[in-house]
Amino acid sequence: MLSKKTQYAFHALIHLAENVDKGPILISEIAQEKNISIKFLENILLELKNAGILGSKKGKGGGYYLMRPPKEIALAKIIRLLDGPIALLPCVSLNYYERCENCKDEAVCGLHEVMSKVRDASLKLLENKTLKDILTRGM
Amino acid sequence: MLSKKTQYAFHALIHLAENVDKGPILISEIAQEKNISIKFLENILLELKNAGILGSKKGKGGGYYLMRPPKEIALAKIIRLLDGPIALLPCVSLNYYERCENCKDEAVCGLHEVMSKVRDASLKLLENKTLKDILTRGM
DNA sequence: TTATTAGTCTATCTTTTTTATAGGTTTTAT
DNA sequence: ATAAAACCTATAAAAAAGATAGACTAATAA
Repeated sequence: MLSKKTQYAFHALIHLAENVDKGPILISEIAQEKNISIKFLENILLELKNAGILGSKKGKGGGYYLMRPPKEIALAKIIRLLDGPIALLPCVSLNYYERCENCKDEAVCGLHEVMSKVRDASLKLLENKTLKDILTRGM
Repeated sequence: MLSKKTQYAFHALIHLAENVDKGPILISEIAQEKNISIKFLENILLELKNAGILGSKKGKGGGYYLMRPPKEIALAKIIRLLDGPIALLPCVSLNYYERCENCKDEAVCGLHEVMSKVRDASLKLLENKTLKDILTRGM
């Protein structure tokens, strides 16, 4: 399961994407609209900013905004940033690989093989689906 | 990511499946063979037994054994038992559903839609692949 | 130039989950 | 009877998740 952090991030990004034309959006507005603790959300948005996904403006009229169009922000990127690996096992992770300590040879491990397929199936969706694809339908 | 508990369970089940013809297998043998803490493994095997996946025999000549042939034990069942939901979000989980508290209407939530697809793609593999499919190749 | 607004930064705290261990109890074969 | 091996319950230690606090900095407007 994705952490609350990542779930909140998705909802916040959705709100930002649905309001791209309105300039910078307040943290407090997102928090209220999406029912998220404002202080927790603050940290999350900052992390997204430091990763280059969001930009921000301080002072009156300030807030957060997307650095790229929604269709260029893949869901996999957000998950990896805030939650780490998408794979179910460390030994099949592309970005956070760790050797399996319970099997003797990954090359002939059937678990490794099946979990690689699960990873590929998930990635096929998460790498190709973007913020644009998760906006509220009918808006 | 799957918890260590689930990872250990898979490796233990693989060992049991690869030795079905040898009668009950000792916890200590599995622990040693797979490099798992014996006491931790004890709890895991007990849980698998209480779920009807394993059987056991006490006393001398005792140990654990599979209750069904490896090809009848789906990977999804093990994961759900020890790790809970396979879905990435509570609101798209088939077995552990919880309403989303951050969006107003799941029916039009694009995140819900994409995550349902990810769940389906993973389940297609995890429900159909069994213990038999994860045995060490070439054995 | 001062007051206000709003993001930035760092630290801490609480709770929950995960991982692991300890030690006694029961069952069974010999 | 004895030894072997699973059973059971409790607890502890560590890590991660979730949340909060408060001082700081930058931008804007009056």
